[in-house]
Amino acid sequence: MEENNSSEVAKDLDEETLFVVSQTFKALSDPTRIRILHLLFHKEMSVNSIAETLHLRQSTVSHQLRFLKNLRLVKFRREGTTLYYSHDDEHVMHMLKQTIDHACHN
Amino acid sequence: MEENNSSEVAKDLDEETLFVVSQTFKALSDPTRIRILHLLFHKEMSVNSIAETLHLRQSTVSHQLRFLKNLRLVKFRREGTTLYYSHDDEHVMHMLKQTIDHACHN
DNA sequence: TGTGTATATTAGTATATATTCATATAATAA
DNA sequence: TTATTATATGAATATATACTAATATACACA
Repeated sequence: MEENNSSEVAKDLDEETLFVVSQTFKALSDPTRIRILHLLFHKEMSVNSIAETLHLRQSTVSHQLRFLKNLRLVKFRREGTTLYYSHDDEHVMHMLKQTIDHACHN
Repeated sequence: MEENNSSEVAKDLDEETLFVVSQTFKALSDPTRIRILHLLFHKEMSVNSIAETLHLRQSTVSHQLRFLKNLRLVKFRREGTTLYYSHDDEHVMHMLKQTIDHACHN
Protein backbone atom coordinates (compact mmCIF):
# COMPACT_ATOMS: atom_id res chain seq x y z
CA MET A 1 0.00 0.00 0.00
CA GLU A 2 1.58 3.24 -1.14
CA GLU A 3 0.76 6.68 0.10
CA ASN A 4 0.32 9.49 -2.35
CA ASN A 5 3.83 10.85 -2.76
CA SER A 6 2.88 14.30 -1.50
CA SER A 7 1.92 12.97 1.93
CA GLU A 8 3.65 11.24 4.79
CA VAL A 9 7.21 11.01 3.49
CA ALA A 10 9.09 14.03 2.26
CA LYS A 11 11.18 12.99 -0.71
CA ASP A 12 14.11 15.20 -1.49
CA LEU A 13 13.34 17.54 -4.35
CA ASP A 14 14.91 16.88 -7.72
CA GLU A 15 17.43 19.34 -9.08
CA GLU A 16 15.25 20.76 -11.82
CA THR A 17 12.40 21.50 -9.44
CA LEU A 18 14.83 23.13 -7.02
CA PHE A 19 16.19 25.28 -9.80
CA VAL A 20 12.80 26.44 -11.07
CA VAL A 21 11.45 27.14 -7.59
CA SER A 22 14.54 28.99 -6.41
CA GLN A 23 14.69 31.07 -9.59
CA THR A 24 11.04 31.99 -9.27
CA PHE A 25 11.50 33.27 -5.74
CA LYS A 26 14.80 34.90 -6.65
CA ALA A 27 12.91 37.01 -9.16
CA LEU A 28 10.82 38.35 -6.30
CA SER A 29 13.69 38.78 -3.87
CA ASP A 30 15.11 42.02 -5.25
CA PRO A 31 13.59 45.43 -4.41
CA THR A 32 14.10 46.76 -7.92
CA ARG A 33 12.32 43.83 -9.55
CA ILE A 34 9.53 44.04 -6.98
CA ARG A 35 9.03 47.72 -7.79
CA ILE A 36 8.96 46.98 -11.51
CA LEU A 37 6.45 44.15 -11.16
CA HIS A 38 4.37 46.27 -8.80
CA LEU A 39 4.16 48.92 -11.52
CA LEU A 40 2.99 46.28 -13.96
CA PHE A 41 0.16 45.08 -11.76
CA HIS A 42 -2.48 47.06 -13.60
CA LYS A 43 -0.94 48.34 -16.81
CA GLU A 44 1.73 47.79 -19.40
CA MET A 45 4.62 50.25 -19.48
CA SER A 46 7.58 51.08 -21.69
CA VAL A 47 11.15 50.65 -20.48
CA ASN A 48 11.76 54.39 -20.31
CA SER A 49 8.57 55.18 -18.45
CA ILE A 50 9.40 52.50 -15.90
CA ALA A 51 12.86 54.00 -15.50
CA GLU A 52 11.49 57.52 -15.09
CA THR A 53 8.76 56.50 -12.70
CA LEU A 54 11.10 54.58 -10.44
CA HIS A 55 14.11 56.91 -10.86
CA LEU A 56 16.26 54.14 -12.29
CA ARG A 57 18.68 54.09 -15.22
CA GLN A 58 17.35 52.77 -18.48
CA SER A 59 20.11 50.18 -18.40
CA THR A 60 19.13 48.94 -14.97
CA VAL A 61 15.51 48.51 -15.97
CA SER A 62 16.43 46.76 -19.19
CA HIS A 63 18.67 44.31 -17.33
CA GLN A 64 15.98 43.45 -14.82
CA LEU A 65 13.32 43.12 -17.51
CA ARG A 66 15.53 40.66 -19.31
CA PHE A 67 15.84 38.67 -16.11
CA LEU A 68 12.06 38.66 -15.68
CA LYS A 69 11.47 37.88 -19.34
CA ASN A 70 13.79 34.87 -19.21
CA LEU A 71 11.61 33.49 -16.43
CA ARG A 72 8.49 34.34 -18.46
CA LEU A 73 7.23 36.60 -15.71
CA VAL A 74 6.83 39.49 -18.16
CA LYS A 75 6.18 39.79 -21.88
CA PHE A 76 6.27 42.72 -24.27
CA ARG A 77 4.74 44.03 -27.44
CA ARG A 78 6.45 46.38 -29.83
CA GLU A 79 5.07 49.68 -31.12
CA GLY A 80 7.63 51.34 -33.35
CA THR A 81 10.79 51.62 -31.29
CA THR A 82 8.93 51.40 -28.03
CA LEU A 83 8.52 48.12 -26.14
CA TYR A 84 5.58 47.86 -23.80
CA TYR A 85 6.11 45.35 -21.01
CA SER A 86 3.38 43.66 -19.03
CA HIS A 87 3.19 40.83 -16.53
CA ASP A 88 2.81 37.29 -17.82
CA ASP A 89 2.42 34.96 -14.82
CA GLU A 90 -0.75 35.19 -12.77
CA HIS A 91 0.47 32.82 -10.08
CA VAL A 92 3.62 34.77 -9.37
CA MET A 93 1.83 38.12 -9.47
CA HIS A 94 -0.75 36.78 -7.05
CA MET A 95 1.96 35.65 -4.64
CA LEU A 96 3.64 39.02 -4.87
CA LYS A 97 0.40 40.88 -4.26
CA GLN A 98 -0.46 38.74 -1.26
CA THR A 99 2.95 39.17 0.28
CA ILE A 100 2.89 42.92 -0.25
CA ASP A 101 -0.56 43.15 1.31
CA HIS A 102 0.67 41.04 4.18
CA ALA A 103 3.73 43.22 4.70
CA CYS A 104 2.33 46.73 4.34
CA HIS A 105 -0.54 48.12 6.31
CA ASN A 106 -1.74 50.90 4.01
CA MET B 1 -13.21 61.71 -4.75
CA GLU B 2 -10.38 59.33 -3.89
CA GLU B 3 -9.98 55.81 -5.13
CA ASN B 4 -9.09 53.05 -2.76
CA ASN B 5 -5.32 53.07 -2.74
CA SER B 6 -5.06 49.52 -4.04
CA SER B 7 -6.84 50.37 -7.26
CA GLU B 8 -6.20 52.54 -10.28
CA VAL B 9 -2.93 54.20 -9.36
CA ALA B 10 0.11 52.18 -8.37
CA LYS B 11 1.93 54.06 -5.64
CA ASP B 12 5.56 53.25 -5.23
CA LEU B 13 6.16 50.88 -2.35
CA ASP B 14 7.71 52.24 0.82
CA GLU B 15 11.15 51.08 1.83
CA GLU B 16 10.08 48.98 4.78
CA THR B 17 7.56 47.03 2.73
CA LEU B 18 10.14 46.49 0.02
CA PHE B 19 12.58 45.18 2.59
CA VAL B 20 10.16 42.77 4.22
CA VAL B 21 8.83 41.45 0.94
CA SER B 22 12.25 41.02 -0.64
CA GLN B 23 13.62 39.28 2.44
CA THR B 24 10.68 36.91 2.53
CA PHE B 25 11.22 35.83 -1.04
CA LYS B 26 14.97 35.76 -0.57
CA ALA B 27 14.47 33.12 2.09
CA LEU B 28 12.81 30.95 -0.55
CA SER B 29 15.31 31.73 -3.30
CA ASP B 30 18.09 29.39 -2.18
CA PRO B 31 18.03 25.65 -2.97
CA THR B 32 19.45 24.70 0.43
CA ARG B 33 16.83 26.66 2.33
CA ILE B 34 14.10 25.26 0.09
CA ARG B 35 15.27 21.72 0.83
CA ILE B 36 15.33 22.43 4.56
CA LEU B 37 11.86 23.96 4.59
CA HIS B 38 10.58 21.14 2.41
CA LEU B 39 11.80 18.67 5.06
CA LEU B 40 9.94 20.64 7.70
CA PHE B 41 6.62 20.52 5.87
CA HIS B 42 5.26 17.65 7.93
CA LYS B 43 7.57 17.20 10.89
CA GLU B 44 10.06 18.84 13.17
CA MET B 45 13.69 17.80 12.83
CA SER B 46 16.98 18.31 14.67
CA VAL B 47 19.88 20.15 13.07
CA ASN B 48 21.95 17.01 12.71
CA SER B 49 19.18 14.93 11.19
CA ILE B 50 18.52 17.69 8.65
CA ALA B 51 22.22 17.75 7.81
CA GLU B 52 22.39 13.98 7.44
CA THR B 53 19.23 13.71 5.42
CA LEU B 54 20.28 16.40 2.98
CA HIS B 55 24.00 15.53 2.98
CA LEU B 56 24.98 18.96 4.23
CA ARG B 57 27.49 20.09 6.86
CA GLN B 58 26.09 20.76 10.30
CA SER B 59 27.50 24.27 10.03
CA THR B 60 25.74 24.96 6.77
CA VAL B 61 22.40 23.85 8.17
CA SER B 62 22.88 25.88 11.33
CA HIS B 63 23.70 29.02 9.35
CA GLN B 64 20.64 28.63 7.17
CA LEU B 65 18.39 27.87 10.13
CA ARG B 66 19.57 31.07 11.77
CA PHE B 67 18.64 32.95 8.60
CA LEU B 68 15.18 31.38 8.62
CA LYS B 69 14.76 31.91 12.34
CA ASN B 70 15.58 35.62 12.04
CA LEU B 71 12.71 35.92 9.57
CA ARG B 72 10.50 33.87 11.92
CA LEU B 73 9.97 31.24 9.26
CA VAL B 74 11.09 28.50 11.65
CA LYS B 75 11.04 28.01 15.40
CA PHE B 76 12.64 25.40 17.66
CA ARG B 77 12.18 23.61 20.94
CA ARG B 78 14.98 22.19 23.05
CA GLU B 79 15.23 18.66 24.36
CA GLY B 80 18.47 18.19 26.21
CA THR B 81 21.20 19.23 23.84
CA THR B 82 19.06 18.66 20.79
CA LEU B 83 17.12 21.44 19.09
CA TYR B 84 14.07 20.44 17.10
CA TYR B 85 13.21 22.89 14.37
CA SER B 86 9.79 23.29 12.76
CA HIS B 87 8.15 25.74 10.40
CA ASP B 88 6.50 28.83 11.84
CA ASP B 89 4.85 30.72 8.97
CA GLU B 90 1.84 29.16 7.29
CA HIS B 91 1.63 31.77 4.56
CA VAL B 92 5.20 31.27 3.44
CA MET B 93 4.98 27.48 3.65
CA HIS B 94 1.81 27.59 1.58
CA MET B 95 3.51 29.69 -1.10
CA LEU B 96 6.45 27.32 -1.16
CA LYS B 97 4.22 24.27 -1.45
CA GLN B 98 2.20 25.79 -4.25
CA THR B 99 5.27 26.80 -6.20
CA ILE B 100 6.84 23.37 -5.79
CA ASP B 101 3.63 21.71 -6.95
CA HIS B 102 3.51 24.10 -9.86
CA ALA B 103 7.13 23.38 -10.81
CA CYS B 104 7.32 19.63 -10.45
CA HIS B 105 5.02 17.19 -12.11
CA ASN B 106 5.25 14.23 -9.72
C1' DT C 1 21.29 57.67 -47.07
C1' DG C 2 21.59 59.97 -42.60
C1' DT C 3 19.56 61.43 -37.84
C1' DG C 4 16.99 60.70 -33.70
C1' DT C 5 14.83 57.77 -30.35
C1' DA C 6 14.13 53.52 -27.63
C1' DT C 7 16.06 49.60 -26.00
C1' DA C 8 19.67 45.95 -25.43
C1' DT C 9 24.19 44.44 -24.50
C1' DT C 10 28.99 44.29 -22.77
C1' DA C 11 32.48 44.89 -19.42
C1' DG C 12 33.90 46.54 -15.07
C1' DT C 13 33.14 47.07 -10.16
C1' DA C 14 31.28 46.85 -5.71
C1' DT C 15 28.46 44.35 -2.69
C1' DA C 16 25.98 40.28 -1.06
C1' DT C 17 25.73 35.48 -0.38
C1' DA C 18 26.65 30.49 0.63
C1' DT C 19 29.80 27.42 2.18
C1' DT C 20 33.63 25.72 4.83
C1' DC C 21 36.90 25.03 8.66
C1' DA C 22 37.95 25.81 13.13
C1' DT C 23 36.40 26.91 17.40
C1' DA C 24 33.07 28.25 21.04
C1' DT C 25 29.03 27.38 23.77
C1' DA C 26 25.55 24.66 26.08
C1' DA C 27 23.54 20.69 28.16
C1' DT C 28 24.21 16.14 29.97
C1' DA C 29 26.38 12.07 31.92
C1' DA C 30 30.00 9.75 34.24
C1' DT D 1 35.17 17.90 37.66
C1' DT D 2 35.94 15.95 32.84
C1' DA D 3 34.19 13.98 28.69
C1' DT D 4 30.68 13.71 25.24
C1' DT D 5 27.22 15.28 22.25
C1' DA D 6 24.57 18.84 19.77
C1' DT D 7 24.52 23.19 18.08
C1' DA D 8 26.16 28.01 17.20
C1' DT D 9 29.48 31.29 15.79
C1' DG D 10 33.43 33.77 13.47
C1' DA D 11 36.53 34.33 9.80
C1' DA D 12 37.98 33.32 5.25
C1' DT D 13 36.90 32.42 0.53
C1' DA D 14 34.61 31.73 -3.71
C1' DT D 15 30.73 32.76 -6.30
C1' DA D 16 26.64 35.40 -7.49
C1' DT D 17 24.37 39.62 -7.99
C1' DA D 18 23.05 44.48 -9.08
C1' DC D 19 24.40 48.57 -10.88
C1' DT D 20 26.79 51.70 -13.98
C1' DA D 21 28.96 53.76 -18.13
C1' DA D 22 29.76 53.09 -22.67
C1' DT D 23 28.45 51.20 -26.78
C1' DA D 24 25.60 48.56 -30.00
C1' DT D 25 21.31 47.51 -32.18
C1' DA D 26 16.71 48.34 -34.01
C1' DC D 27 13.27 51.09 -35.84
C1' DA D 28 11.18 55.35 -37.91
C1' DC D 29 11.40 59.17 -40.67
C1' DA D 30 13.30 62.91 -43.47
